[in-house]
Amino acid sequence: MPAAHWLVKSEPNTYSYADLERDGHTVWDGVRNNAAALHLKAMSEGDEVLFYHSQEGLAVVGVAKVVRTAFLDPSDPAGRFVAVELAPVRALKRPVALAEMKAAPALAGMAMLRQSRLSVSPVTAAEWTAVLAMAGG
DNA sequence: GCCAACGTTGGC
DNA sequence: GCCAACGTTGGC
Repeated sequence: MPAAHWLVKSEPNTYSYADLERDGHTVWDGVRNNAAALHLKAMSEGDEVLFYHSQEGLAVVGVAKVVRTAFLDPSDPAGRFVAVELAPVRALKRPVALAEMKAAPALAGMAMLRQSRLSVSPVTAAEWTAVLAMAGG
């Protein structure tokens, strides 16, 4: 199965891409939304993930990868939701701003644009290529 | 099982 | 700070 691609959001105040680079890897927990949880469960080891800064920055700033597939979220006492583990791959040469993404015809159907509150969303191969091209390769 | 009220996310 | 989107909760 070819690797799939995803996008995760994080408020840089809480956990930024620089934090991920500093830590080397992190447990991506705290997701409490069923749609987002389904996407977490669908992730495979080695899948690559766009790392987006919400609230502040409003841009995709880096690429991460899945290093551990879904397991019970240790921060969820009810045991209903899952977490994965992510590691940094590389910071983008140039962040890709939300405004640019909205303006790009290639990204018109992108899940994160269509449903802005979704914290974990799928990215198609074409969208992935387009975002990285906008980031300067 | 419906739906109004409420809470949260996230862009502006 | 405001508001739209949308998920969840709880009364009926």
